[in-house]
Amino acid sequence: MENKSKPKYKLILDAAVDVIAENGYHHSQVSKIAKKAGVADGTIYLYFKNKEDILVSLFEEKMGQFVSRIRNEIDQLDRADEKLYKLIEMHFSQLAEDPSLAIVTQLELRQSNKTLRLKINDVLKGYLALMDAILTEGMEDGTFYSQLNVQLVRQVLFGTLDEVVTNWVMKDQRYELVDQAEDVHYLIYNGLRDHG
Amino acid sequence: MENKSKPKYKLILDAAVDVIAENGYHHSQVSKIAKKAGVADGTIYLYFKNKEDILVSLFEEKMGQFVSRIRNEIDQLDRADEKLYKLIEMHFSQLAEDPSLAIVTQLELRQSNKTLRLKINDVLKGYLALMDAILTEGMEDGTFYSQLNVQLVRQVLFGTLDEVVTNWVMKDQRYELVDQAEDVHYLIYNGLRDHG
Amino acid sequence: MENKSKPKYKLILDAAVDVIAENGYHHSQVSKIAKKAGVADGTIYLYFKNKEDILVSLFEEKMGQFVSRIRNEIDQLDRADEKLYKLIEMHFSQLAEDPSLAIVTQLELRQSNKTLRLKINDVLKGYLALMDAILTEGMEDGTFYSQLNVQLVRQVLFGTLDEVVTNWVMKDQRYELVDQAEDVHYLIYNGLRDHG
Amino acid sequence: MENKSKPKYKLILDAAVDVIAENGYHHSQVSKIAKKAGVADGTIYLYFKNKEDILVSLFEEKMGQFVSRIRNEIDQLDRADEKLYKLIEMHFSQLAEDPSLAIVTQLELRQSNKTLRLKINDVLKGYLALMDAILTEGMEDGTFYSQLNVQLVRQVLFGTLDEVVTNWVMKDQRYELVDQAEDVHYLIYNGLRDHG
DNA sequence: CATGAATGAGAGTTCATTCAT
DNA sequence: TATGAATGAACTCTCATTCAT
Repeated sequence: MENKSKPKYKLILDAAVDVIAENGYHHSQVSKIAKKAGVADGTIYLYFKNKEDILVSLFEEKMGQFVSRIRNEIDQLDRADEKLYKLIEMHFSQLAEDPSLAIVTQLELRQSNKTLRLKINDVLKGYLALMDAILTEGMEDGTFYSQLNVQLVRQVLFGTLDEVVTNWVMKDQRYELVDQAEDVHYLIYNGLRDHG
Repeated sequence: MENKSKPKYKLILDAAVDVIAENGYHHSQVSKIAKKAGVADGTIYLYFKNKEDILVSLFEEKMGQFVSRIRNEIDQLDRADEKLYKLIEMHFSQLAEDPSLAIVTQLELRQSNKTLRLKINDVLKGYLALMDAILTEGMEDGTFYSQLNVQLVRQVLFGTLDEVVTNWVMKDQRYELVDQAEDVHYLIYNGLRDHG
Repeated sequence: MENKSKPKYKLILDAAVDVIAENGYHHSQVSKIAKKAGVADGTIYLYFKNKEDILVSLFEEKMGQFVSRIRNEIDQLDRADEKLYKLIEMHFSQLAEDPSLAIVTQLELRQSNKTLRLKINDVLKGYLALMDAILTEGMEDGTFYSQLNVQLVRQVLFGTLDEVVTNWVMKDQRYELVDQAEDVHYLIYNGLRDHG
Repeated sequence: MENKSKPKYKLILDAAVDVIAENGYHHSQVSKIAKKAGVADGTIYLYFKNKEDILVSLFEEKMGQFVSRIRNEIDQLDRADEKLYKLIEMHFSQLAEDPSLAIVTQLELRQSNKTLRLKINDVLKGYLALMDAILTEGMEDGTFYSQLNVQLVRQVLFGTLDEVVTNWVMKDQRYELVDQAEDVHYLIYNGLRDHG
């Protein structure tokens, strides 16, 4: 479990993403990941407690980068609606740039059991907190409606992003995901109503 | 051995929902479902091709009712925004009334393999078409913005509903799901913007 | 088990030969035989004790006819070597005329367990006794060598006939089985030695 | 847990012969073979693709030895009739020395399905070719009748050997199988006719 | 006699994890 | 650290037979 900084640790995680994206969650045996990573089966267990730990670590690692990149960009913006747009755009662009990761997060990792999904939700909390911060900021400075139910809005936002990405993955990534960012932002921000 | 009056087909499907909700998808052996239904293991195979067929049938049966109930109510309404509200409200109320089904659809059935998920998506198409119809109607009569990207709005809507219900299930159904309907409808319809 | 003379009894046996010849022993379920015979599964058990009993009865019935036809022809002949020839020729011709039966006796019925094969051997005893009779007669009248080991010769004879027919079945009956009778008789009677 | 020196591959094959001879083909579960071999069930699958592969390998291994031993002895003889005698004698002696193997080859392996039987036939081809060679040689040097139908004679020979061994196995090996060699050779070579 | 819905025992195979080297 | 051979628990589906009608 220690030495997570050493190269083999990364090697195994990267192999895991590739193997799962290629073969699907249920056909991604530990031995397959070990082979892809170029290590022995037993070696896996020097770096990870068990198979589930590979997946959780994978998600932590990738999601950590995912969120911190978004946070960095957002910190340089002033207005809440711009921050919201940036979050949407980067959510899409980052997954579009790493299709294997997209397949793993949107499809394959959902086939895991309840325990694993709870741990994944823990990892997501940082992302959800970032959303909450943007919303609260916008409510305070008048960009957003001041009476919003933040928890609920965050569910609308996350549910939407998740569904849009999943659709794109299920449609075999045949269109430009990032092209959806503008429309999604418009919808979330303005709703369905005809403001004409 | 109870319920001798019910046809075995229904008996088995109901048992399947209960068993999966209680034990999780991966711990729901056919023998467990048979026992709960009060039939022999082999009897299952007189009514279903295999284990997956139980799940697909379950989803078809329950989702079929789910959608047709919503459609019936909506047909009696005139305005698109009312129809949208009714859809949201009934989406929530029907799952709130059948917590076992909610657990199965929101959590357990997602652990299945790609084949099964594709079949589930087929079943969902009827529901998505209903959403599209409401949106198109609203765009035509001026209730909704006439330039909406219907496919995308539907993803926002479905993604939102799905995420809100999943949150409620993951939080062990500790609050009234239907109470969210109004806020969700407001958000979808008006967006985040302060219209004040 | 009684009423073996009634038509349904025969109906089921004929169905069994067809089903086994067509599907192979291990894919010939009782229900398949029942369907082919045009009766309900349960009806089978009014005429036969169990599945094995169908097979034994089938073999008794068909083999009984097989042997008695040979015996009838042989009784009209005088010399032992002529009788031997007739037996060989009729062994071949009868199986050649009923290819389904040939498949069943040469290939499929051998996949059965030891118990069944012992019962089949019982049925064969009448045929072996007929062979013994021909051999003994020939030894006494000087047609055959008088010091023959009858039991062993019978094994040579039966083993040969069996192997020749099996070969013909395995080669998909692509040649005239009866054409082999003369050569087989010559070999058995004269051996390999060059008598020139 | 014994026999730690023997390679596991051989250990499993030997165990398979014993288990099948003792319990019959259809009652020889993989777990029974594993237990007898002193390995875990899963270990079987490190050395064999599946259960059928155990049987095919078993037959290949044992039959390969069987034939090559005969070939070695025959190569040291000159006359075709001596070679024929040696083949008969060794066919009997080798099976007599390994009664378990005799039971497996004569009775149990015949209960297998068509696929397996075809593979077994492939293995037998080498043996049949050896017979053909002896016959052809004898026909050329005048030991055997020069007009023999080789294919047919080989069927007489193999059918006879097979039947004689099967009889011996079915009679629970109560007599000396090798004692039959001389009479069998005499019959095949000289036929039934009284040459007196 | 005839039906056919219901029964339930039984077995091959995979794969996460261990541990002696 | 690293290896990889060995482990063994776990589960779906078939089909001969029964028996209430």
